[in-house]
Amino acid sequence: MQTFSKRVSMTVVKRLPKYYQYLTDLQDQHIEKISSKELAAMMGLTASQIRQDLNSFGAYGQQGYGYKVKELKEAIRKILGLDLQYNCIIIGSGNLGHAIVNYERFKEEGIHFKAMFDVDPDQIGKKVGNVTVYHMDDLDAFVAHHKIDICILSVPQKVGQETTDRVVELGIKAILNFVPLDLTVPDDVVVESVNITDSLFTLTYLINEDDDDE
Amino acid sequence: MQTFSKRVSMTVVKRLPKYYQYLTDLQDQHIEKISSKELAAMMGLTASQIRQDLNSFGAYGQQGYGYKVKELKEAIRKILGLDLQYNCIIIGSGNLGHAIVNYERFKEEGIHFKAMFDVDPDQIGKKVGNVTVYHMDDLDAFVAHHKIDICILSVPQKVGQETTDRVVELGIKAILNFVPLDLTVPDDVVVESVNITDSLFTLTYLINEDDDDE
DNA sequence: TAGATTGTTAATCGATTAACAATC
DNA sequence: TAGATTGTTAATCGATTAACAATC
Repeated sequence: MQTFSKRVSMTVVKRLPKYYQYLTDLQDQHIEKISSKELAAMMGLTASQIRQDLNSFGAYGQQGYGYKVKELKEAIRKILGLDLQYNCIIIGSGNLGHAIVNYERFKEEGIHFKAMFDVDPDQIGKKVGNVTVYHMDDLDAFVAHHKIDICILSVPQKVGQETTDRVVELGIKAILNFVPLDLTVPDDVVVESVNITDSLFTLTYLINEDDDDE
Repeated sequence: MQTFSKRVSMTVVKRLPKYYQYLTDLQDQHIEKISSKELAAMMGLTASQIRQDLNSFGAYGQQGYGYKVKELKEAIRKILGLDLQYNCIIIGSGNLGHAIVNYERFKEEGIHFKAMFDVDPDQIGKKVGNVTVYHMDDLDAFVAHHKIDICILSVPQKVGQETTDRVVELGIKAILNFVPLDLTVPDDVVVESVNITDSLFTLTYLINEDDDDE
C-alpha cells in the first residue's frame, strides 16, 4: 500500500528542533519518560498541540504511559535528518564565519566543515580550528572535488545574491543564510535564513509595544 | 475618545522588519510609489495580506494610488521603535559578539553599543571598534551608571540562564539572545532569540523533506 | 469622469484546542 | 482492573484570502 503522508506544515517543522533540544536535555538529566502534558508545561505549548505535532510523523508514544525520552528523541533526530552526515562550506570568513566553525554542537550532529572561502588576502591560508580558508577563486574546483551538501553564507550584503547564484550554479542545494537579504533561489534549493537585523527590530518593537494604550 | 487598538498578533509583527527592509530598498532605488500588489509580488505575500497587516496599525495608503514609499517606510520605522535611541551592552566577547559590534546597520538605526563584557582575561581591556571589553565583575557598576536598554547575549550555553538572571536583576528589560537556550524571564522583560542550531536543523529537515514519498 | 487601488467586511482556510474512545 | 495518557476526531479560534464599497 502506498503511503500518502500529507506534507507537514512549516509551523510544525519549525517546532521540531525545539522538541529535539528539550528531549536532549531530558536525556542528559537521565529522565526516561515524559508525558505530553509535562513536556507542554516545559515548552510553553499545550499537550494537545504536542500530540498533534508528533502524530503528523507517526505514533511514537504509548497510551497510558507517555513517551520514552530516548525513543522519541531518536525519532525526531531522524525526522530532522540528523542521522545523516553533511559536508559544509562557509563563505565569508569574518567573525560570524569564525563563530560558526567554532560551534561544537554542529560537529556532534554530523555537520562537517570542509573549508572556508574569502576574498581577503589576509585570511587566505589561515586555519580556523582545522578548517582552512581558501580564496573564492578556488571555490569551483573545491566543490567539484568534494560532495558539499550545505553552504553557510556570511558575506557582505552587497555580494549576497551574486554569491548565492554562484553556489547554486555549482549544484549546492542547501544554504544557511546569515546575510540580511531575502535570497532568490530555484525551487530545488532550500534556504534557511538567520536574520539578525529582523530579530533586533522585532525586539525594539516589543520594547515599545505597550506604550500606546496602557 | 479613547483608542482601543487590539493587540497586534506576533505573526504580523514578525513581518514588519521585512516590510521595513523592502521599503528601504525601494527608497534607495528612488522608487516613490508602490501598490500592495507590487509589494506583494516582491515579497512573496498577497496584496490582501499586506493591506491587512498595515491596517492593523493605521491607514497609510491612498485609495486609487497606492502607498508613498517614503511615508510608509517612516511609519513602519516608527512602529518598530526605530525613531528612538537604544543603549546596548554585549555580554560575551567571542566571535559572535565581535560580529555584532561590527554590524554597521545597527548604528544606522539608533542602536549604540556601550560596552562588552567577558570573563576571559585575554579579552578584558581590548577594544572592538570603539567598544571596550570589561570584566563581568564590572557589569553591575556599569549598568548602574548607564541607561542600558538592550543586552545582547552571546555567552556559552551553560551560563546562559544565570547570566540572564543577573541582567534581569540589574533592571534590563530587553534581551537579544544568541544562546541556543529558551531563556526564562519575568513578564516585563522581552526576549528575542536567534537560534542558529534550530535554523540549521530546520535546514537539514528541508534537505531530506521530499525523499520519503515522491 | 473612468480607472485604480485602498480600507474593510465577509468567506475560507489552516492551526490550535477540546474531547473522548482506544489501550497500555 | 482502575488510572493514565495516547492517538484521533470534532470544535474553536485565528490568520489568510476574496470581494467590494469607498474614494483618490
